Amino acid sequence: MKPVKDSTTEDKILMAAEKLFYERGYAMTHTTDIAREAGCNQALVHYYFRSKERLFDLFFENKVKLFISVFLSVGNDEKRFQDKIKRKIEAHFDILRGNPRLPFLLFNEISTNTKRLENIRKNLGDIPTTLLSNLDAELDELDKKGEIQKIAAVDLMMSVISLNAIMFIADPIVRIMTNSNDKEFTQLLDRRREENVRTILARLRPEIEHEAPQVPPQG
Amino acid sequence: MKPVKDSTTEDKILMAAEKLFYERGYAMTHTTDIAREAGCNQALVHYYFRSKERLFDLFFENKVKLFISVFLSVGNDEKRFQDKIKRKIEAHFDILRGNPRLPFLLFNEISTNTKRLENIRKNLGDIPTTLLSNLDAELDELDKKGEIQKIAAVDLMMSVISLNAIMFIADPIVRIMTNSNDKEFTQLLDRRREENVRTILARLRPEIEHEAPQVPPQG
DNA sequence: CAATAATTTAATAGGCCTATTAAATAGAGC
DNA sequence: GCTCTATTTAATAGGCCTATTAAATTATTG
Repeated sequence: MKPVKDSTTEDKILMAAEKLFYERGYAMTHTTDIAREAGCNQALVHYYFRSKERLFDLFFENKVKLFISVFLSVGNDEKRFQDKIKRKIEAHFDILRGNPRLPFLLFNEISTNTKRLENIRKNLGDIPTTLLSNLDAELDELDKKGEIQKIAAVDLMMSVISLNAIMFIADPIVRIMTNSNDKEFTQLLDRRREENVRTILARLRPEIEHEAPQVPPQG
Repeated sequence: MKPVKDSTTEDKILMAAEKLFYERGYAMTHTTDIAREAGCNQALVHYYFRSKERLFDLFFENKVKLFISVFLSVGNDEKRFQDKIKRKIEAHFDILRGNPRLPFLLFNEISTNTKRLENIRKNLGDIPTTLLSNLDAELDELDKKGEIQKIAAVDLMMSVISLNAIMFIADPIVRIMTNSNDKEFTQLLDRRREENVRTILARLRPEIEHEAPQVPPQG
């Protein structure tokens, strides 16, 4: 029978795994490394979690939820859609900032292992579909009232996610291209957070009459 | 002395490597796989390229150039900045569409191996810096003439790259979230190409007087 | 304290991968 | 045809990794 624990080996292993999976992804993190990081024998990793795969899945599920959940939970008290989306973008950006390796890890593991995608699918159920169709309805109505320029929910979501994620995915390249040290990169991030809101709001802003109309999105 | 060749084993190995590195990245592609794909003995991979690392570097350099070069070469004959950037965005998107695994590979290998970043740095020299400072000057002038809303070159570049790359990086997720089959995904891509132009142009569009001004970008 | 269960360790099996080596084969030039 | 070089093969060394096992240690409970 498992005794009550305060900070057990099991926890230490989980924390070590989290740290290393974040830093190096699945393939480049070895159970030996995890054990060393946790300060225990390598066999213990298997004793508690059976396999490296299971340990990773445990870690990965939580991260996926973290990445998505903010879109559901934040800013729903705002009246104007523009304020709501602003809050969501900022909250999402902040999550990524607190977990800068998260976007990379997410896209990486999903791209290299179809099985994980299946897990996500099961885990999230029809949350994505519901989220998208609700958003589509909302956007449609706002467009009809002339308050925004028409946009598909998928496009809006994809744009927000990509704009927010890029600085973290491309971190090393950006630092080099801009010759930024840590402090400057932090400032760059601060600015970027605002820039992303500005970009999305600009995209949502309705066209003015006398300007040449752009092709509206289909679907 | 090397004889003249038409389609030699060396080429076959290079092509096989390109295919597999694209599909699986560095770590998950093995010299055995490359040999099988090329239809030759595994030792030949080493005979011609000494090591897996060298073979990969050869492949990787070209891909980085492919990813960047389009921003330099396309659309420079356009008069209006908006038309120029439109052409560049579209050309970049088309390159990615022809090499859908390219963005993923790029970010992936750079994130997991600092050494590659050094290679890129050497390879590109000060092209990025020049590109950015020229663009900054151009954007500055256009802003002063009131033709665009002010934006930093880094931000513009990052936004374009991220918007264009996301569909390819997140391909499997997007398919699931939108329940798209191949044909539908293709249509989604077609639309997305337009959407990205629309988003960037919207961001560049100057504010109207009576609207509440947004915070201008610093730096 | 004795018995039982949980935790930890050391050792190692077994698989897979890169790189090397030595030997076999094919080709070019004299 | 002979010789030298380029190409290809089979075999394997050697490293590293995951997972398992059996034994030792520590904790728990009646």
